[in-house]
Amino acid sequence: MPVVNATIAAVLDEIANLLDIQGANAFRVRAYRNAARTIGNLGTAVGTLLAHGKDLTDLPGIGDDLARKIATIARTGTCPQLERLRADMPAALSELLHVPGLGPKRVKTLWHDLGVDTVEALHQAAREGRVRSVHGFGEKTERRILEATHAHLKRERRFRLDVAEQFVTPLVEYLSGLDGLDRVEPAGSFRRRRDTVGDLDILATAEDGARAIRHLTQYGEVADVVSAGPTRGTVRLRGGLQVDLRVVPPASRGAAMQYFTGSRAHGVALRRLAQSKGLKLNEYGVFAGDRPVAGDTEESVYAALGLAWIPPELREDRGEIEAARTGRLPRLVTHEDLRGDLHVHTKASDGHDSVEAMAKAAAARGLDYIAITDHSQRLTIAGGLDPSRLAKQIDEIARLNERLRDITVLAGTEVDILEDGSLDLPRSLLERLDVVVASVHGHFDLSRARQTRRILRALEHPAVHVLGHPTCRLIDERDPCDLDMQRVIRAAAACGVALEVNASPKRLDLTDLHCRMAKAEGARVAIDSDAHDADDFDNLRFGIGQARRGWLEPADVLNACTLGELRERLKRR
DNA sequence: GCCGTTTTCGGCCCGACTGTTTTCAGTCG
Repeated sequence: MPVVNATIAAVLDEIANLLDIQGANAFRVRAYRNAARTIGNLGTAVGTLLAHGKDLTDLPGIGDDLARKIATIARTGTCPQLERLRADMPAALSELLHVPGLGPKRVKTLWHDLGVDTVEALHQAAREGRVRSVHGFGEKTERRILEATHAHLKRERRFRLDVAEQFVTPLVEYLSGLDGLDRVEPAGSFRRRRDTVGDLDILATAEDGARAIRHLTQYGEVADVVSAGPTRGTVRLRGGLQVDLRVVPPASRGAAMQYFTGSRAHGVALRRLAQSKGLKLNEYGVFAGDRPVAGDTEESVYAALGLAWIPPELREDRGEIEAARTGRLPRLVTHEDLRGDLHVHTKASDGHDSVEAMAKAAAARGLDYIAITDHSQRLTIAGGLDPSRLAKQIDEIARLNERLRDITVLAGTEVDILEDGSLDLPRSLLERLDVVVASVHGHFDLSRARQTRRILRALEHPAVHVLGHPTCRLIDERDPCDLDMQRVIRAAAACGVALEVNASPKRLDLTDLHCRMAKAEGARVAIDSDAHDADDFDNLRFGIGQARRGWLEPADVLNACTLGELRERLKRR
């Protein structure tokens, strides 16, 4: 059973947490955390790297010691050091660090003085008023802990990007309504277009910060004010989303935008770079000694560090700083680059609009072509099309194209990949279609080996053009299928099949990291809406976000080419 | 624990806010 990178990262994180609570050297703790992050971001399984004789010490922040430990973890899923730590202290202490307001010092104190070693035990102690008796803890802290443990036990969740967006838009509008509060803009993971956001960071420019923060606390949706100072305020909205508003003077706007957009790892790397140049970088600007040298725009901040401006989606410390230094940043794909959409449903299966309505909606959004890809017969619950209904739809589309002016409709299907990897429609019919998207809609829990074999077989089918939502994850609802994505992506590249970035904000599948893997392997990607009604074409922006996070350029995206080029590419398959 | 066109030892990103202090530690982002 291969140990996946996420597990290795989790082990390293747990070691870091337990060392931290133990009071170990903070920089040693940081070394483990950095290593966890590096491994977690890796596109290739550590086991694979080792099998190819790669030296892990070539990775940043990993020396001889960590390389040895990581190899051990990759082999066994754990390592002696972690086992020793677990023998010395309750493993659940690590979990306590995830309770907001608790850091290593407090966790250690609570454990020593109260014997608290789980979130449940801490919640109980707070409820019984025992926490306030501990030195350094007071009534307020106890109340905070009570609330925080309660929320934690209820599992504080992250918010899907589209859900966060529903909060952002009216909030930004409300804040912008205050006189003297200018340029209210979201930063943080929302601006970086992560698939989910934990909380919302909003930046604004104002002379009177305290007044702006007060304005935030008076917002009608605020359930709870967490903190409120002169430059920064934190509130929790009804529904649980936490919002941070930071207010800066205009001269610091760019530096603050850079700072609060993150990611944390990107910021740390930038500040380190600044330091190496004898400069200091903080949210107010870039400074040589006390003298400000940049800060009013993000461009000026990056330029002061010898870097090109880096698009927010890339700011994860995954090589973008080196690329910006050497002029090798990608020209990321934009919404305007998309010429078409290759995955669209109609009311013939489980969509809500006609072929013509979908075509007109797509044309209104500037697309030149769409492929109608209704479900196939096996998906009875979605009204999947059998061969005769699909044949009729092909004719209907041909007739429609004679009337349409601004857009071309391609005939297609989203054909089911059956349990054994065969397809749900006969090859003769599939070969009549312009676009064949093949997707999994059942048997999600096959073993990794069987699931991978199943997908590889579908990829090898000569009629298939696109692998739809490759991992089948539903954010917050269904884990991705257990798949060897490296093999799937490599096979897609070899077969000339495009991998879909399904732009539905519930899916976002491929993920950003998989997009990056696809690019590395030379596989092409199709950014598709999977629209079920006319408004769903607007979801394409979410898919674009993931593609950009995965460093994709227009040439990497199948539906960024013209209709003529697309037809050529589909034929060559 | 990592790392080196200032270094193989001595550094390692930075500031805001809170609560419990009586001048600051802890936590967070």
